[in-house]
Amino acid sequence: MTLRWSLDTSTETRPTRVEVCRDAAKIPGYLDRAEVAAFYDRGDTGASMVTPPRDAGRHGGEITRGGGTMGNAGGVGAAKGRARATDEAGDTSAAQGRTPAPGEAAGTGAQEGRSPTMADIAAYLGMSRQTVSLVLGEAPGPSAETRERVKAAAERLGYRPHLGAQALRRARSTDIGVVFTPSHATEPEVLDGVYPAAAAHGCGVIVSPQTATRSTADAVAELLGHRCSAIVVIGSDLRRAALDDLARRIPVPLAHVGYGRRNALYDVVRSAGDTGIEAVVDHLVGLGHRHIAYVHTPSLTPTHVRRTGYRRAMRRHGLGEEIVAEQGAVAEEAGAVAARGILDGGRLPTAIVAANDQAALGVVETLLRHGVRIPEDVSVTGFDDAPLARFSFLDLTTVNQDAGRLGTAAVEAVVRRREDPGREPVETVVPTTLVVRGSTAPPGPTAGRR
Amino acid sequence: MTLRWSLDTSTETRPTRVEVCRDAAKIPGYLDRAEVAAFYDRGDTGASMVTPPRDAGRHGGEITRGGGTMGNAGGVGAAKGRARATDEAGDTSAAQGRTPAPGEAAGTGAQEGRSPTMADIAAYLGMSRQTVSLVLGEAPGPSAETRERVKAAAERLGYRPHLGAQALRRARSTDIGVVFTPSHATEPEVLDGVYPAAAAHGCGVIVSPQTATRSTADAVAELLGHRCSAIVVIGSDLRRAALDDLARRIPVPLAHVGYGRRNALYDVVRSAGDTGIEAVVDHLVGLGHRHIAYVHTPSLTPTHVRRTGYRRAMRRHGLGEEIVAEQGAVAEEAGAVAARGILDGGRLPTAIVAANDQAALGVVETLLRHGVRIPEDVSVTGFDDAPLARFSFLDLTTVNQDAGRLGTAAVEAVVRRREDPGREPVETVVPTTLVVRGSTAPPGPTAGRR
DNA sequence: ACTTCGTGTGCTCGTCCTGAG
DNA sequence: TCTCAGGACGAGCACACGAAG
Repeated sequence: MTLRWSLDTSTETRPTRVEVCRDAAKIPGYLDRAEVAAFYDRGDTGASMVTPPRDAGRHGGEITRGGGTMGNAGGVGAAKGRARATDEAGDTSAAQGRTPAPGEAAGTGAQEGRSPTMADIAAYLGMSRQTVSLVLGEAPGPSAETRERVKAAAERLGYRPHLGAQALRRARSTDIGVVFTPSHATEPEVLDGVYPAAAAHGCGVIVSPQTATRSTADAVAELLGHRCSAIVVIGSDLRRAALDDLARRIPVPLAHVGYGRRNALYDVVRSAGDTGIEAVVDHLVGLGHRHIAYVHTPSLTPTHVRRTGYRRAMRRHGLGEEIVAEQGAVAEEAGAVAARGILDGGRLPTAIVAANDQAALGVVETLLRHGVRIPEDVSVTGFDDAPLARFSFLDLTTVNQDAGRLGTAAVEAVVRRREDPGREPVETVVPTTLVVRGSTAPPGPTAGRR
Repeated sequence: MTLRWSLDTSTETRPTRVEVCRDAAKIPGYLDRAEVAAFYDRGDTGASMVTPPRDAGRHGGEITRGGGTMGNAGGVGAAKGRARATDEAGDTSAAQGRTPAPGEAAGTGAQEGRSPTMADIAAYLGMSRQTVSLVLGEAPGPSAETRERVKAAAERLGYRPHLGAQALRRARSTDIGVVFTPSHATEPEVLDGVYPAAAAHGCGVIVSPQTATRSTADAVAELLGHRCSAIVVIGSDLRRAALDDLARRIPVPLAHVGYGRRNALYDVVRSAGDTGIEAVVDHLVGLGHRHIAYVHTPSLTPTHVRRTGYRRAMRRHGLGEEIVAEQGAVAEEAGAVAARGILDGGRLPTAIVAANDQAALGVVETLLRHGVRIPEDVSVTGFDDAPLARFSFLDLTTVNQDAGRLGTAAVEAVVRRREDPGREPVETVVPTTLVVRGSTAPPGPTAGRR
């Protein structure tokens, strides 16, 4: 009957619109330093609470939009505010004249704050819980008509299976836990591969981010708390020894996406970085390049296998290697430093192969600032086919990793091992594709000169 | 007694190391086209399975490392492999001489495939489940000695609370659900703020990514399945109307981080983008700039409020506005297009304020390619203080968003509303900081010329 | 009396809460 | 002041039941 989450505005509190700029207290119309301090009750620590003061509204009126569905006892008008016609609208104006009609989730029997359960559906339809369970679990048994009725009722009542209860009842939930580092470029696309693959096996997915303040171990611990039946680690900052330890300690199969070698503890899924870079070198040699330098980023583990590809290809073509290795966790910076080193080193190569797109960006930027034209003077390539490689101003020849397939392969690997625990972990190498764009060209007449 | 996840290598399957490059079949030593096809049983579709063939090992030996802890019946030697001394080692060598001693999780009473429960701990110690529950729940009652014993036993047995069971037992789990888009620059840092804030309230966090194949609605549905007590949406591609709908439909408080205005349906947490940009303009004016252009990216909703800041500041300084708006979801590209427009437009401004760091990158790159020096000829600024702003080759003056505090504030907002459902949603504006770097300088003698 | 189909009963998963000893 | 017995949360599984063929 009523929305379960009540929002009636009977209280008097009308939180105020507050705007603060930390270091611009002199801007007229804004809070001064003392008010800023009061605004943040516990000072400047990250985890502190941000409490709006009772009434600091000195600029602009409050913007109050109607609560919609329910009584709205306090009489706060639906469109009282909108004092400032600022320009951040941009939204479709479809919802403007919207009537305050409730959503379709009109309650029909569900109790107050509780989500409806299978028992609620059963009671609503006058049948048993088990029949409902069979229908929603897609199990054979119930008649077509019963199925229809149950599904309609579930929809109508806004039923959602309680994932916690499911995990509890099934000895171990079928879910697959995924640890990933949200700041890395290719990992979101890997996730895109994980979800459909898991769904194809009837598994759910629980994601646990590894961030600056949350180690991989923390993330895995949480996943185990959800009783995941398998764990996929994407990327991660762990070194081999730590990953081995982790795999040994946890009671479910583990797969690692990104790098690593075949081993007895966990599955490994990675791109064919070596052959990818080989294809790059072949491409450059085909254009006529002979002096090809490689920018290596040793701190990024997945790039080691790429260097192998560079070496192999150069040897195969009978060309001399020139590897510039730059430490530093940030690839762009490493690329920039490497490029400066190359510029200082006298004779310029006609092509520079970077271990990834980020490093290539650093290389390109640095060369540009020194008046080197790309690709007329120097061809530059990357690896990853990250979004930035596609920008018109970079237009980077690079190697596309099939990120989605990395995710899929990882799921396949752990599911196989979950179903057959005796099975040995495998290494899956996913092929890559050379993507030729505008940053490579045959060496021009001025190429290699300074 | 034994590891729960058995890994004895008694089978004969020795999966093979396989390397494939999709479009480089001519590289000697690698699989040819036909083999590639066989390698991928279901062709080239993204979700297909990757199955290693039984024996394709024609190059390099298998790398087999000992399984460690358990019997290793098949007699596969611990260091038999390592055929190719490739160079991707890089790991700490600490684990090399590791003895195969089992991890500390030696079973003491836990059954086969099951994780230990409170009842297991109780049985192990000869006490009741409830006492264990009280200790692990940090509830008053049990004596110090009992606490000690229980905690030691929990540690020893490798106990982890069953999050699903907790969620089931507590009417509604205390967890906070977070929807986020892993590809966006600032969102990982927002997550860093969410975790400690939730922990401070004794809440867990469940994360649900919104990706190319998974809508915000999907992500929220999953979180509701976990019976989260509140939901925080970071960024998201939803327009205002869709967000309103979402907030109306779900039975728990919702907060949105990124943009939006105060409203009756959900909490809004955003940076003070307007005052942030005002500080940028003040900084530039202080350096002596008078002709300051603004690059606007209308498709990115959070930037609208920033444009307001630009306008306000320019008006305050009595300067004329010059706004270049570029559609296009990719900010870098929009920046590049805007810069080309500015270059074509005749007189160059002495400073360009971009709506975000990505757009600034596009501006800088494009200017550089046209021989414009930064900051000598044109100063450029961004917004976000993304990692790229710190690169030596960009060294971008920008505005730092306190991403962690955005996350914290969102948690505070929904927790407040969860505990007091009658409360009205608030808008929290988190202050920003101007970060001056090398991309801004007083206008030089050649500034503004072409 | 035998399947086959559709449905209902009872118990269990791990945790936490009420109340009693 | 400390400890514990019993039960519930939501879903799923094994099984038993009644009605058709």
